[in-house]
Order: sequence, then C-alpha cells, then structure tokens
Amino acid sequence: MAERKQKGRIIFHIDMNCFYASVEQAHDPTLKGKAVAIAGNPKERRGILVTCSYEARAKGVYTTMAVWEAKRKCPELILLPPNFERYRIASKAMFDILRTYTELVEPVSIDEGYIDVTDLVQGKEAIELAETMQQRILSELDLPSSIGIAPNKFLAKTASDMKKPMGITILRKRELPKTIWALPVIDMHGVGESTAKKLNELKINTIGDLAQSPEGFLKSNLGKNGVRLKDRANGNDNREVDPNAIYDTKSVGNSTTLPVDLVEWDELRNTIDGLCEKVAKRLSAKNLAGHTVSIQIRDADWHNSSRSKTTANAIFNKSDILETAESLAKKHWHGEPVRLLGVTMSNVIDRKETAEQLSIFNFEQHAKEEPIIQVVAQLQQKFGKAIISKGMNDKKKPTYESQTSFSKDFLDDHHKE
DNA sequence: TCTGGGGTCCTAGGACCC
DNA sequence: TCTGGGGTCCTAGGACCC
Repeated sequence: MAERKQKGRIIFHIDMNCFYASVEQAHDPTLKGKAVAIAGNPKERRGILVTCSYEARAKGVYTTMAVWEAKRKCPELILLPPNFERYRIASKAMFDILRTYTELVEPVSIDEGYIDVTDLVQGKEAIELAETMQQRILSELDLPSSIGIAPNKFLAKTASDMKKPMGITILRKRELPKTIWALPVIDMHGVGESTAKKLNELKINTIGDLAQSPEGFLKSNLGKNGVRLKDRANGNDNREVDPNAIYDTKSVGNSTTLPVDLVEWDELRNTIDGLCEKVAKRLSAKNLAGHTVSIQIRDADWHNSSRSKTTANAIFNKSDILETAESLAKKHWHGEPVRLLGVTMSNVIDRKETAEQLSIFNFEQHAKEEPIIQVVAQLQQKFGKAIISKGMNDKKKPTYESQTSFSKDFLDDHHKE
C-alpha cells in the first residue's frame, strides 16, 4: 500500500473471459459456439453455475444461477463439472506469458491479475503491448481475455470490464465524467447491493453523485469505505502492483452446503470431521499453522452465525482443529436444522516460524514433491513443451518452493471464480 | 426448487493494560 | 467524590469479490 510513484504509471488489468468455460472449449473444441456452463456439482440439488459461455449468456443464463433454473431457461445447455487441475494449469501458463514481460505481475485470482508496465512502454506503445499479450494468450492457449489500460488498479479493473470478450480499453482519469459518472453506483467495483441501497437512500444514485458528495457526509454515513469509494469514483487509487500479495495467506477454510438440512448431532459432527480434514490437508500443502479456529453455521432460513476460538499455540493437525471446532459447534448449536457448515483456520503463520515444528515442515516438503512432478507432467501433456520451458527458464529455479509458492492459491483445489 | 465455496477487509463492543 | 485517553487483542457479524 505504499504511495510512491503515483505519477504516470501504466497498469494493465487482464481479465480472462468466462475462464472455466473457455478452458473447457479450448480443451474440447467441439464445445466452441455452444452454450456451456460449469456447475460445482451438476447432479446436486442446490447447485449453481460457477461460470458459463457467452452462448449460454445469450440464452438468459448467468453465473450463480441455480442449475435447475438454467436448464429450464436453456435446455440445450451443456453442463460440465469443474476440472480445477485443468484451470490451474491454464492459469499458470497465462501468468507465465505475462511474466515474460515483467516480474511486476500480481495475480488476483485464478483468472485475473494486474501488471505494472510503466517501465516497459510509453504512450501508444501500451496498446500495442496489450494487443501482443492478448494475442499470445489467444494463440498459445486458445483463451480469450480482456485488458484494461489505466494509470491505476481501480481504473484498469474498470476498463477491462468495459469491453468483453477480447477487448482492450484505455481509461484515463479525465475521461471519467464522460465514461462512468452517469452509471448507477451499483456498477462500480466495491459497491454491492447493500451499499448501493444505502447510497440511494442518501440520494446518491450515480457514480458521479458519489464522486461529488462531500467527504464528511460520506464518512459519517458509510465510514471510511465511503471516503474510499468517493476517491475511486474520482479515479484515485494508489495501491501498488504487488507480485507477492498472492503468498500472503490470511485464512484457510472449507465449507459445504448439505444436500438436505441436518438435524442430528452425529451428522453434524461427521461433516465437521470431514471439513477439518480438508482444512488440515490444505494447511499442510501451504506449510501453515493457525491460531484461530472458526465454525460457520447457516440455518434453513439462511441465517448465518459463526463462533471462533483463538489459542496461544498455532495448530495444524486435524485432531487439534477438530477438537476446537467440535466443542464450538456443540456449545453453539441448539438443534435448528443446518443448511451449511464451515470450518476456517485464520491467524495463520508459516510453520517455519514455530521452531519446534521445523521437523514437520521438512517432512511435508518431501511428502509433497511427488504431486508437483505430476502437475508439471500434465502441463506438458496439455499445453506442450514450449509452455513448460518458459516456466522452467524463469530466473527462479523450479525448486519446490517456487512451484508451491504458486500453489498457495492455485495449485490446490480452491480458487476464485 | 431460489440462492456454492473460496477468500479479504472492515466495524463495533468488550477485556485488558498503561 | 466522579470517573481520561490511548492502545491492542478477541469475537461476531457483515459487505464484497470471483
């Protein structure tokens, strides 16, 4: 969050279009031109679409729509289960292409990221560079993307959203009054349903209204978020592109929506047991331990509650996590039907930081080498040797550490989309 | 037949300390 | 003989994003 170098920066935001669906279409070209959707678990009731192709969107299908509803709207919809392995490989290949230009690449999620190209180009060269990157991602990976070009992250992000698929959009600060100020506040990044409602009640309806509202008024009604939103609406954002942000894990959690609401303690306990096991495994993959265990319970009426406990010693074993999670659940649950259960470990630290856990760290390191080799082999199989060699020829050696560093977000089964 | 699962960041009150 | 003013940590909840 440093504030230097505010002047004259050039930031790209790359946004992969319908990423999961596009990866499936690249992998199986017979899916191209068809309505395709990825559903977390297509067979499960309560399932939703994680993403869908533009062909599906044209039929009124959208991301987060319930599977049953999407099928009703678009009977020819091709539903696919997610193949995270495939998406992670494609994601890594995409970011590797970006990193051939500069190290200043900040992945934000599996399918989007920022690049600071200030030192690479000037003026119109930026558009050419964006075109080159976009074309390489298309020709080498068969994946469409959109790129926003702007002097900061917020504007770059806003710009990449303006033209999809395969768009390149430049957004300058001085253009804001003409480009986005007329839009309703809900269209702005960082404004969700709840904030939009609050703003509308204050007679702030457009992004322009927000940009021109007095700071004190926003601060007293919305806290510091209100001030930040006003700043952004005026095109100000001094966050730096941070290539290391991805390594800074704050929490690791797993949750599950039950096929049917649970009413028996034994069923709850078994579910929590399974969740704790997943959390423990993922903590191990990242060499993390945590001080705080939280459980989440969502009841049949969609009411959410959470309970947490912080311990003096960082823990990571399944049995330790389970002990805390189970006691929290036992204390907090009073028999109401449960729709969702979650277990999260937060306040995490690297296991290396706890001296007595060093031996365990080394053990995990060896235990994880095998899967990494398999990932590399698959990358080679799916995308060819050219891609691999690019990754391998990076300045950093492909040590276990550099490979799993990436895994902190994308090499395990959890991701954002 | 509504509504997943992975996260991050912020707020507000209480405990506790100096 | 009325009760300051920080600061940090913990907990619970909520907003937002992909």
